Amino acid sequence: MPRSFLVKKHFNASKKPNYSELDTHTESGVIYADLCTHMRKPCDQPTHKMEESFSVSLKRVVIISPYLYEGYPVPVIPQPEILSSGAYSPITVWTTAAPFHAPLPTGLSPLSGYPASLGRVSPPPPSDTSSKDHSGSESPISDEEERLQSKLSDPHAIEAEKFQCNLCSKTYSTFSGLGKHKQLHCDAQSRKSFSCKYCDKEYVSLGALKMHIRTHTLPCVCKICGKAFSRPWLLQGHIRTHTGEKPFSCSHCSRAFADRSNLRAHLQTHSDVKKYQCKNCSKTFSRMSLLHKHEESGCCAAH
DNA sequence: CTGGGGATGGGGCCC
DNA sequence: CGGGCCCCATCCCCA
Repeated sequence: MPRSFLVKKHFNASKKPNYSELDTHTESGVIYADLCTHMRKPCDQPTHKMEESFSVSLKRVVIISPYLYEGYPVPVIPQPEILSSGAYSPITVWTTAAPFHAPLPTGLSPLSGYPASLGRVSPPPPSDTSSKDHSGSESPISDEEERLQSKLSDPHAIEAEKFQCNLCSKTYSTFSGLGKHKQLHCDAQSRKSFSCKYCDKEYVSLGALKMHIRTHTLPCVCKICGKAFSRPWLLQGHIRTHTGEKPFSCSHCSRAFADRSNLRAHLQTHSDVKKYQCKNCSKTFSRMSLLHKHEESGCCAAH
């Protein structure tokens, strides 16, 4: 399975946004306002769609932005400090998507009210800030100690232990005991993830999340046209479209390409055996997209 | 309609 | 941990 498919595909990639809808915005201020509004609120639309929205906005900014006329860098994406502190909050990362599996008592929301910075573990709920620092993955207290503490602090704890962890089956006499156990152990270990604030994607490492966030912030800006990219090498490839540099040459013909992937696709045209074959008619194609077109055109309609 | 080039996005891997 | 690179995928456009 292609690696990039592990996270993508929450949307219909075949559809592009209707650019004409944006034509009503003719002033850069309007565009910036739209962009800022979009960035301020948690994104509830597919990532790709949003990126395209940025791209469209950017293209329009490039044309009309006074920053370009003055020779200044284009402020493609508003930075947090530009936005009002009340409206913008930094990317929230938490290591457990939902620290409790069991329903929480009213008002006990371990995450609400705790905007965490990147890579930080969300602090425990107020009721859990007693004596020990529990921020690490390793707890200084054992499960048995937890249970004992729970019993000692709860006058009814002597009764039958009726709160059971649905992950490890340990039982606790109090809800708080179970909750503490789950937050410190089971949930933290089984559900550790880093979530993007701008979209619904989750990653198992902070590095992966940071890289993904670049696709939202687009920090690499072309000095020539102002177009923004998520990574430096993407910008490099783009700059080649300005310079005409084509460092990747075909060994079979005289063609050269600015992008290695495009050279690879081109090399397929020299190959007698095409890489992508239709399962129905065995016809082969040099590209996956061509095979898909072929399938959509009706060859595989009988299946 | 098909094939191919150009441009770009994005996750994973390696250093 | 971050940057660079690899690889794959996709879309647009044109012949």
